[in-house]
Order: sequence, then structure tokens, then C-alpha cells
Amino acid sequence: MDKKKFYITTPIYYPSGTWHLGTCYTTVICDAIARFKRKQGYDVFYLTGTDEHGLKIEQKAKEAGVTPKEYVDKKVANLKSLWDRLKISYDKFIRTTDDYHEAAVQKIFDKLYNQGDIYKGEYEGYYCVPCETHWTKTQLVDGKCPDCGREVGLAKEECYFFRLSKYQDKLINLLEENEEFLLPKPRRREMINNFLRPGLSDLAVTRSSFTWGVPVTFDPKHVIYVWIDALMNYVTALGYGSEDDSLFRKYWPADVHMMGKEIVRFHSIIWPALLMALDIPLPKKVYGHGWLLMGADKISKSKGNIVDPVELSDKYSVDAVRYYLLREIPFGQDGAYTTRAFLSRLNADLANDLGNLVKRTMAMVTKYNGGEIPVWSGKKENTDEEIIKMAESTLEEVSKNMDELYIPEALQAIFRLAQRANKYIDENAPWILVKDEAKKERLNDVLYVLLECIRVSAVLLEAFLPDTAAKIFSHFNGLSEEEKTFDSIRAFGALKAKSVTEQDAIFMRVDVDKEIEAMEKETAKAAEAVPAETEKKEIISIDDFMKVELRVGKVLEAEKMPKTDKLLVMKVAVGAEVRTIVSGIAKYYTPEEMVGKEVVVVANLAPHAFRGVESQGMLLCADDPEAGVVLISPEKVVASGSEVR
RNA sequence: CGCGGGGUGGAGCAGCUUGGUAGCUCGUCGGGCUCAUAACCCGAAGGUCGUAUGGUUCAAAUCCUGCCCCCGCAACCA
Repeated sequence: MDKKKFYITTPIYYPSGTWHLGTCYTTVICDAIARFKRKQGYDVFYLTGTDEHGLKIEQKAKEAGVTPKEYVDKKVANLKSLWDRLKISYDKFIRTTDDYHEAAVQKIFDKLYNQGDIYKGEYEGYYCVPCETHWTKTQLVDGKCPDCGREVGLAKEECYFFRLSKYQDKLINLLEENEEFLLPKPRRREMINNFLRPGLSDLAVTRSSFTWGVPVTFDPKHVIYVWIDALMNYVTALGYGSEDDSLFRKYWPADVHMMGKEIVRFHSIIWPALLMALDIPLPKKVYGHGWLLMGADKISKSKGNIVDPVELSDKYSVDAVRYYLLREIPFGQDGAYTTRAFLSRLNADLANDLGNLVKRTMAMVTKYNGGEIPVWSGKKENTDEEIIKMAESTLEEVSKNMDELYIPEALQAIFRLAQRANKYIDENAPWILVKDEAKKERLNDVLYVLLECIRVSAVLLEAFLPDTAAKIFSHFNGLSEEEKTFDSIRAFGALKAKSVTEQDAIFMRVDVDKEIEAMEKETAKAAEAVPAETEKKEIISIDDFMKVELRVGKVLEAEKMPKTDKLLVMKVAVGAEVRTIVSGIAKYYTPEEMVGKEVVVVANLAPHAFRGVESQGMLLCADDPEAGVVLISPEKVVASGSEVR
């Protein structure tokens, strides 16, 4: 009999930066789902990988003085070791530089071209010669270059297009009719209203501006762009387009494509359109989860708010990290990472509720019964009925939540059982029962019920926290594989092992305030030791510096530029002249507070147009990761136009 | 009027589809217990559910309307 299959994917990650907690989020979630499905008896295929082509990689490699392949190899090795560390149980890791993938992509491209879904066209753009940049008509400001404000020329560049527009109606139909296709729900409306309704234009699917990519077979100066190259990984990983497509026939269509909300658009519009064109069945579900934000900020390198997942897992265990990611963030919404939340979660749930439950139960069994697991009489007193019912129904509750992809809720259900067990201890007070020889049987039953609840919890936890489950299992001597299965926890009392061994606590409490303090010190030290390592710039000569003309100016007028969030338009007196300066500080300074301020102006900067307003200079500001943008001002009042050196 | 999400006790969230006791976790305070990791168990305080003190209704956190604020997409940050 064939097992039911389940195919789940993460996006393929772009190896141009460092890997951080956000990178781990999707992957850990998918891992929990994959493991859970396997335990449920599904034949699971879990795919992850890397998207390794493109201009950015080409440039990064050049900067690093290595070939693009060398560059990505290193990054990928890094990522794989991170996944190993986090116990990610992927079945396959695809790289878009894998030869079978490249071959399949070329084949797919040819097929689409031959059947007319891809055509050679001209990328009719506007080109600003001084800026060397292409613009679309909508990007232009008053018909001029949005960057420099100069006239642009019509430029034609040869390029291949995918007939995306042809699939518009089908796509609208897909999103409107199939409520399960794109989740969570709000994303669906967003896609339909923002992108589908206004109309789709054909998609440029090749580039000739860089070479690091899969060349078009019949026109090799063109390279196949990310849309086809990267998206197709979901099928090429299964052998689609190769001699052996047995995996493809077995696992496709994907049951879930999991991803961050930023790429939902590609997966819910371009991806289905490509599949329609290739006459491949569509995936069942595209899920766009929220982001893990750092405090209030999005995770970003420039903000210096990276939390290193490796460090975190070294310090507090892999499962602490996994648990936090799976439990803390309301799935589908954005969640904020704070060290305090991370540590509280670790303390409250893992150490207090679960760890302590295991510890105290094992201690009692050891102390009161010589470590032997008592035989359960099956008699039910007191609240036995209630806790047993709960233990038996938790699997179903967890499964239900997992089906809906309500991961935090699934975990919550498991921990409710642990909490109930803690309460059960108090209700029955084994330390009193032990004093009365006549209550021996009752004591035994209480201990058995507790051990069984712990076993059930561990069985359920295995998909989410594999290390923890293993640790709990290891307390039970001679626990059979059978006793670790879902089947064994449907009916209470399947615990057969004979004895337990008391061990060290599976999670230790941490002193939250102390940890945070220590961490802050470390970060501060690190920041001092490597001052702005990320932004280190080349040494320049005094002559280079002298090329910059800095002058003191005084803000005469300021107003917000209409239809923008960040821009202020100011009139600034620099000596005798009055300049118009546009600056992106509206989030930090109101026009009113700007008026009258003395500022430092870069006076010989090439003019630059923002939304049609020419800016004749730039204001100097400090960019603080916490305070944001802070204006640089002379410490005393100085004459307008004074030179700054 | 570009599109979408949100504003609920100190913090983070649920409840709103199907109006009628405002619930959960953490934190705080008080008590209990001693098997255990200052843990566990019990109890309490604390919210007129952004705002008009708007409309519908016997009844609104829940439906409708205006306004304010936050966030994301798009635009944009020299």
C-alpha cells in the first residue's frame, strides 16, 4: 500500500549576505511540518536550497576576488552547516548551479519558446545615458530621469518575454475561486487588487547585462533570469525535465510552498502562470508567513541588529531556538524578536513547565519506587479521568492545528498537557501518599500517569524539538520504538518500559536580566573592537577629502514633499546663495523644527532630482541604529557659508 | 482619495465571519506546597476593547460611518 505523499518546500535562499535568525524561520517551520507529517505516516519530501545566479552574486564574487562559483560554494557550505546545526531534516538541497537543474531550465525555456509562450522582443525602456540606467515609463518623473532629472532616450534592448498577460484571467480565477491556494487570506486580496486587476504585462525573462546564469541555448548572450531559473527549482529538484522524473511523478504537486510575504507575489502569480504554460498541475498551497522583526526594526545588517542563530543555539541549545521560532511568532503575522522574549519563553515553557515536570517526576519515581515504573492498576480516582482524556486528545488537537498550519497553537496544546501534569502532582501530592503504606497502589498509579503523560508529550514534541524528545526518551530505560509513535499515544497506558533513570535537567532556567546585561556588554565590546566592520571603506588621501566642499548653511524654509513619506524639501542659505535641498529625513524631523537650524551641507555634490525637484546638495546626518537619523549641526552659531573641514 | 493589515488591562496576543459573561501567555501582588530548576499549585489586582462619547439594535470589542495613529506593499531614503 502506498503511503500518502507530502511535498513541502522553502524558498531557495540567495547567498549574498550572512545567514541570520530570519533565514532560519521559514526553514525551521517547514522542518517541524515535515517531521510531523512523517510521524503521521506520510511519505514526505522536504526541499530547500539556494538560488545562486544573478548580477549581485557576480559582483560580490568580483569584490571578493573569487569566481562566482567559489563564492557561492562557501556560502552554501555555511548554510548547510547551519541547517545541520538546527536539525533541519531536508530530503534534498537544490542549488540552481547544479547541472541537472541548469539543463532542465534550458529545456523548459526551449519548450516555452517553441510553443510561443516565450517570444523575443524588445525591452522598450527609457535610458538615461549619464546614469546608465533603464527606466520604465511609470518610473519616469515628468518624463525625465527620476534620478538626475535629465532627458531620457528611448532605448531598445533585445530580450525574451514570457506571455504572462495571457494568463491573467486564469490567475484571477485561481485566486478568487480557490481560497486555499494562497494563505493567509489577506494576501489574496492584496495580490488581486494590486497586481492582477490592474493588468499584467509580459515578463522579461532574460538578461544580457550579466553572464552569471543559465544561458539561453539558442541565443547564449542572453541569460535566463531568476523567474524561470529560481522558481523552477521546485520541479527540477524532483527530476522534472531530466531522464529520471520518477520523483516528480511521485511527489508533485507540492502540498505547501512556504515563504516570507515578500515573495508571495512571485509564487502566486508568476509561478502558477509558468506552470499553466507548461501544463503542470498547480501546487496546492502557497503560504506567506510574516517576518521576524528585531525589536521594532526589520532584521538588517546595516542596523547591526543581527542575532546570530549559531551563537544563540550554542548558548541556549538548538531546541530553545527552534521553540522560540515556532512558538513565539503569531504565524502569518510579523513577530518581533527580543532577547527578553526569547529568554522568558525558554524559562517559562521549556525550563519551568516541561523541564521541571520531567525532573520532579523522575526524582519521585527514583525516590519512592527505586526508579521502577510501577504497574498501572487502571483505577481512576480524583482527576485521573480528566488528565487521561487530555493526554489522549492532545494528538488530535495538535494534528488539527498542524493541518491548518497553526504551529504556535499546536505547541501550545502540547504544553497544556505538561501544565496539567504539574497540577496533577499537586492534586495528588505523592509525597503524602508515600507516607502511608496503605496508599501504595494509589501512589503507583499517580506515578504511572505522570510518566505516561511525559512520554506522550515527548512523542508529540519530537517533530518540533527533536533533541528534547530524545533527551526525555532517554530517561526511560528500554523504551521501544513502538512507544515513540503516534499510534502508541492514542490510548492511554501504552508505556511499557520498566524503569527510569534520573538525569540532569533538560533545560536550565536562566537569569534573564543578567543574560541581557551580559549580552549587551558583549555587543558593545564587539562594536568597539570592530568599528563598523560592515561599512569599512577604503583609505582616502587628504586630497580626496578636500574634493568635498562642506559648508555651513541655515535652513530658511522646509516643507514635506507631497506624496512621499521620507522627503523634506528645504531652502537652505549657504553664504549668499540659497539652495534647494531635498533630504530623506521626514521621519525624524518635522518641517517646523528644521526651519532656522544650522546644518552642514555638501556643497559641490552633483544636483539630483527627487520626484522632479532638483536637490542642490546634501545635509550631513549621523545614522544611529537606535535613534535613527540625527542632524549634524555646528556646536556654536557660525556664519552661514563657513567652510567645514 | 494607490493597495492591504492593525490599534483590546504593564508587555505580547485571542475574541470580531455567526452581535448578548472581554479570554490566554508573560509580568505584578497575596497565599499554598516541598517531589522539583526561587520551581510547581491556588487566588487577586489591573481593560468604559484608538476616537466621535457618532449610527443601527432591546443589546456592540463584535455590524455601519467619520476622524486620528501605527505597520507592510508600491514610491522613495545621496
